[in-house]
Amino acid sequence: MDERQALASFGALSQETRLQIVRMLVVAGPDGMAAGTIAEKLEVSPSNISFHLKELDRAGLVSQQREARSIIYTANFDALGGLVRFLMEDCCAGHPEVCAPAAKAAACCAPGAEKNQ
Amino acid sequence: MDERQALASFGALSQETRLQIVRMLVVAGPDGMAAGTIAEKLEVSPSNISFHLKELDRAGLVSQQREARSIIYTANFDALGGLVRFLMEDCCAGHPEVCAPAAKAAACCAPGAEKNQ
DNA sequence: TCAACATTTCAAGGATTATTGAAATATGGA
DNA sequence: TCCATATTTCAATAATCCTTGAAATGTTGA
Repeated sequence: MDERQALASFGALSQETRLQIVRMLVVAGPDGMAAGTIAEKLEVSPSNISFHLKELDRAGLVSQQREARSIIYTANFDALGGLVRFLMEDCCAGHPEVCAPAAKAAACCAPGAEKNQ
Repeated sequence: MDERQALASFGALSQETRLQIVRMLVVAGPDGMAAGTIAEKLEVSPSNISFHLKELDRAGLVSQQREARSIIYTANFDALGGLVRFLMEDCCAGHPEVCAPAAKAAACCAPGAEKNQ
């Protein structure tokens, strides 16, 4: 993840509908959701949801795949992980003691973690 | 961190100058940097850096404090940690297996970690 | 008090981004 | 083939955000 990608990702996540789409797709997991289903749940018009999905796609945060008449969108977990890492890498290098709490918060679902924080 | 705050944070980080400011302040650590120093390093005009610092402040990502003639800005590590956590909390609840790699990446400076990834 | 410094505020303009509805594309079934 | 479904594309408008330079604010030392 370079600065360019991070900027695109942050920009994509800075819009309410798009942030809700991403969170919904994260919860949906690898099965993803059809564009129409997303539009219905968020009560947004088809053309508007399409606009935002395209934006998320350009940022690399979602992937798409046609399945019969529907187009299924899934969250790109690698990209989200890369973004988290990007947010933290400078403080790793410079002041680990000061960002350790942030890292701990992020570790809530790391291998071995028992509880959500 | 609620959705409203997350949107403001992502919006704040989605602009090149502001992202660079935050990364610079993270590296600078608790000592922070004066507005003028930031402007100089990033080769941005005083009024422009002021505009972006205000935006970061509104999003809660930086704090400010006057010191003699200068105003010292510091990164708000709690807010950054909160943002990381916000990004991950849904996948903790739903699909931990799928976002574990992201959590692992974020753990690079957690207590006990030896190396930057 | 005055001058220099550090930063912010303000208004104007330019640039980017979001929303809308209508038309286009692609798919599957009768 | 024809129709209904699912989604995207397009053009126009509206809304938001960024940049600029000039003027204002607050601070320090002579």
